[in-house]
Amino acid sequence: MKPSLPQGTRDFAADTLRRRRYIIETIKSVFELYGFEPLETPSMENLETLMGKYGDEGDKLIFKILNNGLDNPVKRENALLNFEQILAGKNNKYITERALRYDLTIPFARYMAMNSGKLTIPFKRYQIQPVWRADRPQKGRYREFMQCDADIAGTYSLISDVELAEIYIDVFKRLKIEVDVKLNNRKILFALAEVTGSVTDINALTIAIDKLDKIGIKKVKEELVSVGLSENNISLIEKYITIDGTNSEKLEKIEAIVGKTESGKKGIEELQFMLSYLNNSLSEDSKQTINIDFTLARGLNYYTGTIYEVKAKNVEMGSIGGGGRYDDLTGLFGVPDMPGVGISFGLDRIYDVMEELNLFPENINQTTEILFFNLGEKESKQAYKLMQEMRLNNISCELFYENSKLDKQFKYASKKNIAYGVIIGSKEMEEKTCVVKDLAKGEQETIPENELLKYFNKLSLRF
RNA sequence: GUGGUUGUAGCUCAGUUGGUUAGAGCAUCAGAUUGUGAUUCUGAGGGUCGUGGGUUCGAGCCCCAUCAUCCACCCCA
Repeated sequence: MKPSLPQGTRDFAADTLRRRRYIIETIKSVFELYGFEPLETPSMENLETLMGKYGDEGDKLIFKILNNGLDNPVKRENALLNFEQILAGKNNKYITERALRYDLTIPFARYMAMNSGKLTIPFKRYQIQPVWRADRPQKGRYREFMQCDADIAGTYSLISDVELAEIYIDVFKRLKIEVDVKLNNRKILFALAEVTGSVTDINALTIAIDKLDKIGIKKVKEELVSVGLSENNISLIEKYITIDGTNSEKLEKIEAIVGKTESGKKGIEELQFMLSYLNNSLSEDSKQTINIDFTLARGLNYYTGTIYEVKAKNVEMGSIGGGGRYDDLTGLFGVPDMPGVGISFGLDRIYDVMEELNLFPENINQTTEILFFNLGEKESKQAYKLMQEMRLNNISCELFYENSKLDKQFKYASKKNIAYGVIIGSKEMEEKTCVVKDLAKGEQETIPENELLKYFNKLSLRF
């Protein structure tokens, strides 16, 4: 058979992997700086844990796992019967009862619900693991991709919302990616739905609004008409989505539209709170990256307060991060009163952005430091002994396995980006010396073999 | 789920209105080169042209199907 990969999945070779790890390490170190603890959950969850949490579209994109043992002849009749339900678009636990995780937030909520008694509240966890979605792949979209989440559960304090915004700024500053961190509050969107009398179909409203920068105001209005909104309400919505100015100007202007409703008032207060903290602590530069955007909606229907979305500047790419506050996440699992707020980094898209903008540091592909050349049986034995001495002292090195022509060994070294070559031939064996060659400069010197370690220790001080 | 793009050597791609034995560059291997490389020169290997059907005297090229790919929409990281 011809080997191939499932659609939307990838192998990662050394170069790619080192770069991915660089991003992950950066994110991880910032998470830990803010006091988050690591968590990992299984790749698969019970299907019923996931179903209904991501909306109708989301449910369709969950990868389901076929039950084992369906070929058992005793169960044949039953399996055939139950399969009818699958064909009708319904889930059936006799056919499939497990699924690959779709995101990290719901597994986290499940974990919280199962362990709420044992955990120190507020509980701050981070989780960096792959997730799977049965989407059609395209630019910046994969079927298996890595999410890096940080959530704070068990507090209504908006300081936690502020911290998460800071984490976004902090991480992307370290990665040298220029970004736009968009903020909004679901309560303001609820208020708009209330004021315009579209409470029953808040989803249609937010979806239409969310498309503004993509399809333009005219098309958005057309969509609103088709949803059945009146002329008056549409012009109100138009006023809403065209609000501009600085962040504080935007908050003033929104007051006139939704300020009279309870929900609107609360949403504005919350955003004001966050801005006051952020304006107090952020540098002038960083303040520019925070942008209130009332058209930001976000699809996941469990968000209730703050919502975040991060987009990279100077590059065509979907959002590279998103999140929000959910005031009742574990309620679905029988544990009430557990508020939380979380963010997610999309590693794969961050990688694509950095690749496109050439933002990876040069020295990221560090590898073996020394290659010991193989010049024969006796010589390689001596080289091997010296090499082990280097390895005991944490110097990364390799011995070329075959006694091949020197140019082949040199080529191997340059391909692997190895900094130094150590050459021990019959002459050196006799003299108890070795030749150390700086492969980048092409310069070499002969030193006594018992001083080799000292030589490299001295060199490593330069790095 | 809907629409489109592309599929030829390990990689990047040429291939004329359908016509002899399907090409190039890079990479690989061997030699010139004996213990000092990334230059040069010479040579070699490597392809059922994504797969399966069809039209034709004849198909890499035309038709149908299918798979894969990338992109857009939907939705999303």
